[in-house]
Amino acid sequence: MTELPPLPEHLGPLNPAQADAVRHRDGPLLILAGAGSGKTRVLTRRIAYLLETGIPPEQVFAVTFTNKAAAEMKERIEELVGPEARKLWVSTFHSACCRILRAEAEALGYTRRFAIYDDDDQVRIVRQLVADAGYDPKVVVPSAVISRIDWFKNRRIDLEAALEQRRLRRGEPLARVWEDYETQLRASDALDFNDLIGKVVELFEGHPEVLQRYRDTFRYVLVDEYQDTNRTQYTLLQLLAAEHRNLAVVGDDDQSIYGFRGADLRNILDFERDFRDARVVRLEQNYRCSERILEVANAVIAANDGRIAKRLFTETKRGGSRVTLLAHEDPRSEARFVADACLRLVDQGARWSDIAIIYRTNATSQPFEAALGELGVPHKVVGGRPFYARREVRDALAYVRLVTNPADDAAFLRVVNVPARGVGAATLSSLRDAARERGEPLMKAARAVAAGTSRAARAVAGFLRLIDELVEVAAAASLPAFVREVLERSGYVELLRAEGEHEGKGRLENLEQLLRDAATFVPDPSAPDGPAEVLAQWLDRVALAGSEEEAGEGGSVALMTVHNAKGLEFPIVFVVNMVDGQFPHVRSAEDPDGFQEERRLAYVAFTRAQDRLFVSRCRHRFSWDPRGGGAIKEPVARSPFLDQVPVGSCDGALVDAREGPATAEPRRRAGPLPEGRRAELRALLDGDERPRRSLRPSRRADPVPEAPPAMPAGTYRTTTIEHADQLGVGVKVLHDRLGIGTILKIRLPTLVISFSSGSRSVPSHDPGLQILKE
DNA sequence: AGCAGTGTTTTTTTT
DNA sequence: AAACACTGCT
Repeated sequence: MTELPPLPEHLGPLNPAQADAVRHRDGPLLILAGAGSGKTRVLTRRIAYLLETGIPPEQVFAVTFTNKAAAEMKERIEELVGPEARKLWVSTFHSACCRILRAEAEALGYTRRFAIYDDDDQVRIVRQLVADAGYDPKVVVPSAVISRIDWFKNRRIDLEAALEQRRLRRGEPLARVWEDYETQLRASDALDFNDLIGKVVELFEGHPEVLQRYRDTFRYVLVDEYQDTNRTQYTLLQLLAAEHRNLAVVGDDDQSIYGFRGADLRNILDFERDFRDARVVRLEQNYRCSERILEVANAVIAANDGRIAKRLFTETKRGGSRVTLLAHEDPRSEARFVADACLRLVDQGARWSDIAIIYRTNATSQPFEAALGELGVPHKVVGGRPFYARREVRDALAYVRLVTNPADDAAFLRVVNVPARGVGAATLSSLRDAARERGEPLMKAARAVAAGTSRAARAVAGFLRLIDELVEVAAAASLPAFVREVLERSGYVELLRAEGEHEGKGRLENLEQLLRDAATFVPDPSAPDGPAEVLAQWLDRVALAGSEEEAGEGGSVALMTVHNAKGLEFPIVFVVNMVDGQFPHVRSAEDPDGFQEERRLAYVAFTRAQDRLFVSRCRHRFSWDPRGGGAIKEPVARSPFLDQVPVGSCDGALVDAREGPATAEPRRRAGPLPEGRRAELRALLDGDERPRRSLRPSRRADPVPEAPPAMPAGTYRTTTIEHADQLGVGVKVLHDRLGIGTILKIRLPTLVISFSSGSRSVPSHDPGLQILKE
């Protein structure tokens, strides 16, 4: 832990810059805080100091970007000032806005029970609208439509404005679909994520008396990660702060990594122009990273232009061990190496929770999870939103949503026929027509249809009865009891039980977790009581945050994306899969802004490390041969960022990741980590600093490994099947339900196998599967 | 009409 | 791994 010594008082050992930032009271303040410069410390002290000087906690409005950061900040302030801290507004932009809208929704023509549509709901809605409008979804791609709509909303451009500014032509498919989308949301009493912010801006602009109320309430506004604000959020802040001007923002232009969400660097770059009298404080002393790590991170970010001049330095962590650059044959050997290294590091006294594995894209976690699991390394994939995004969880939640808000069409469409109850495509489409004609929610249209006697009408009636029952349960039962009833009465649990062991089991477990989550949910004590209220709050939490039990650190290695790692620090960090196309990602490579953002991502990733940093890449990746030849290995080039790393700060003892030409060259084949390299690894991690012969990277130092030993005859449990080496098209397998079959295709983790009963796709880790070899 | 089963395609990052 | 489109069966 690189903590400053504990403070006797609020203004204890802060460096002069930090103290300035804390002590500044009224008027605009810009804090430029480099990575690890004690930003959170300054923010929390500053709030504590404000309270100390007599500002009532209700008047302080602090916004962050993640729930984790908000929770941490609250906790740390509470440590400083005690339970008073609970009266502060410390939350994310989205939950703060959600809270405001729940109170003020009527002024905008929504009810207080408005639904929140996440991206999945958005895409479903748009897909329908595209089809209704008669466009080809391959041409007018729903997800692209959403991302363009979001693009506009992030920049505070609504449909009207977009048309006016000629950014959109009237009659263009996007314009048409966007309009339908807004109509649909309005009719469904629903807001999307961006609306949460945008509608508050609209509220403030259109209702001066409401704005005045909030200005009077929030006399001190603090914003964390200001470099990640978009134009809409910026406007919101300007509106709130225009009168009292007590706006304090903290940020680092080098850590702006949310461009895809509309983060606009101008917000921070122009702060001094927006507020001529702004006080500017620079926090450039880093207390987190060792000097060597800092050198590497600084070298990478130095290539960006248009930065606010600043250079991070350290006095407390001079020197440190060299940053280790590694090259591996393929993702599996990379993962194996990292897992091995974790074991070794823990042998040397590190705790599991000291270690983090950081990558650019979620998909990268997979081989690492497998390798860590194999070696028995406790690990946890942090973030993403694996849990609430599960289909079964979303289905269950859709029932809950529909009970809370009968106008929620997205929820209706999700569950009318899940489990199947006889409401098919044809019935549904007539329902939608009826609803659209009358501008009513689907539930209403369904009521009309249900009066009939046809088979379809009876099916719809059955569904309505179910929802009505659930509405009654909701009014009386506790939250967990209600959720349980939802699962039981909907027949969902039964459906999963029938689905068979493998599929259904994990899903059932997820639903149990959902129940546990409902059971442990603590409603806001300051909000009104009652089942409906608790239910609504729970839905907000679920929509805006992840599962809370995620935080249960315990003792495990953390795996996460760079975005999820922001704001965190670890003694030991592996930044993995530093391969061209992944990191920097291909999708950003084309435009210069995107590329610079990738560089900032690398900067963020590196600066998470306190004491040891490993950066690794591989030379090949697995991919799928489109001609059906099975899984193939493909050469990949190293990340260009590796070339900016200063040699003096690095240890290339294994095989330097910068070795070889930047464009990929074809290589032969994979194999286990050779014993020679294993020995090197051991020496390296055991802290043997003697120069080694192999220090100089050489192509010969990395010999072509031998082929993996041939599989002896016999049968194998499928834990072994995860290794593609042992699979091949044509290999015979035995499945305990489906019998003997032949592998047709390998698309890990899925196998397509031809059985006598026809071909099926089977997960490669299906425990009922064995390889037959003669 | 409804539905199960199969085959095809696809993801950068998150509130 | 999951969402869709397509097919053929009931």
